Amino acid sequence: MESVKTSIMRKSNSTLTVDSNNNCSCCEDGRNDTCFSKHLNNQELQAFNGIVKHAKKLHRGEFLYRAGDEFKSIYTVRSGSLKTLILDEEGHEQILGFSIQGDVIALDGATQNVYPTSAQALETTYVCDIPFARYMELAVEIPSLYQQLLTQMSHQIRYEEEHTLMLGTKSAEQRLATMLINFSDRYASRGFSRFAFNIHMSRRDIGNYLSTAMETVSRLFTRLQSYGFIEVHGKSVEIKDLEGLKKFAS
Amino acid sequence: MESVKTSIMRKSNSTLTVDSNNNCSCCEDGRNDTCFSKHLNNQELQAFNGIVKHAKKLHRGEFLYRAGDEFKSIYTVRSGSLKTLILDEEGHEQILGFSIQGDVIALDGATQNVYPTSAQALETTYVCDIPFARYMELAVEIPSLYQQLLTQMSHQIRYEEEHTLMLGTKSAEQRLATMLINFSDRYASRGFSRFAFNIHMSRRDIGNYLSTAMETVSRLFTRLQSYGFIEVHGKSVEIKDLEGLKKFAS
DNA sequence: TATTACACTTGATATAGATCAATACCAATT
DNA sequence: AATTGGTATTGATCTATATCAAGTGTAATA
Repeated sequence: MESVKTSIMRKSNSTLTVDSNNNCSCCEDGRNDTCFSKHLNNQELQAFNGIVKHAKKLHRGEFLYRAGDEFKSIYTVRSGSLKTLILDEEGHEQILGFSIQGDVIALDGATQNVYPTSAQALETTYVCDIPFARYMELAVEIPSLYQQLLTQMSHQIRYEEEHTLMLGTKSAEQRLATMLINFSDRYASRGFSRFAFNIHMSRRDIGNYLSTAMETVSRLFTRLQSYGFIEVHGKSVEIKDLEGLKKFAS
Repeated sequence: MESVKTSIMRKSNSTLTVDSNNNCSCCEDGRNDTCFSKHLNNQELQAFNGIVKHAKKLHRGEFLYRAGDEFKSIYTVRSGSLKTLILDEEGHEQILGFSIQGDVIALDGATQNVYPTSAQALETTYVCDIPFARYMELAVEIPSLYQQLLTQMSHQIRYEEEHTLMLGTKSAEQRLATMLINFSDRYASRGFSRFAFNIHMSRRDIGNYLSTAMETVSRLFTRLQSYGFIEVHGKSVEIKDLEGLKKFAS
């Protein structure tokens, strides 16, 4: 069976161009309404793009930041994916989320001196680096940047709440189904296929994220497949019956 | 055995005075460094207090807001306690947190039209009502209000992350222990006893919050007591061995 | 002070999902 | 093509916690 890798990549991701306004290609095509530059006029956009370090590259496994590092920047994902994670006192890892193109990360560090959590690339990944102190300086002149930040932060709170809801109210197989539906929605909202995508995290990572054993994740994939909702081959996932999957997840 | 109710109440709670600056009594005594008014000068404080509706009263069981209501205000708790909760598609409740004096709630609704979650009083409770639109207008003139809001929101994100960490990495008895330690810390930081307090939520609520059955919560209280960490009688909790409890929780 | 209505506790049993163990797969390297 | 090392799958068994089922407080109301 063939990989769906190519079908989930848009041209803009691989080229990572910066246009005449110094605008990220991931933000210019109008698909991504989460990007910070979305609600700025041309002049403001110039100023904003002036402080952003575009296209910082990470290799698979590389950390963008680690808990305890000095907090300097927030980031938007241009392409690729990362996991965000937190460690407990004993060093046990808890994965908090998976970030893909358009997602903003490191907001939990804002107003603190150090990052409280870590972010690690799941594949070759490009991010925009937004130095926070300079962003806040600029926000004094461009109040919509404050607004944008507040919006991002309340979205982050909403995300965490939904995650808690999922962990607290759903069975393991419903949680996996829910995760797949979320992925599907998020890929779709960024212009990728809603029905076929590759997941770049391991079964162990998925299990950690869903509070389930790795072996259970494996079994649940098989089960969702046997129900006819999905087709899985390693990292490649195809959704065959989205409506059925949604019904099953709730 | 006698209730510890009186010992956890400070005078300022029951009187709910407003001083010459129109400042909440819960914020004026310097104990509560989370309150919005903390970093304002006198003039700014006047303006801020001008928009706040102080001392809105709620009875036990009463909702401060419900998911779906038009988003108008954020709130700080002056005295008493509330639970914040979210409902899933089927109407199953998931409790997201318990709020006590000094806590800010409804931040997840900021930048949205409606509250995404609900807040319900666990006992007679007083809150300050901060109309959000007016707060944002004022923030244009007093940028530290933006700062304050960002701080509150990143704290909220941190809180959710820690909750996820707890749910994902700890056993049920460790989760209960962790919750009690958190309560202890939070009461202490607000000038109440670290070692004796009343919890106003039901066993069912605790179970829901910790992702455990009500019956299990009951058994776990008994078990923590048999270990010598705590003493429980209904709603009253006394911590007999905080260090032991902390060790056990991790 | 009885009565009622819940909230809580305790016990017995069931089960979803964890853990342990073996095997299979897959991609990189020799 | 064979070897290696990680990753995933599958099976067998175990266990923490849920569920079901009585009872027992306990706090409000008549």
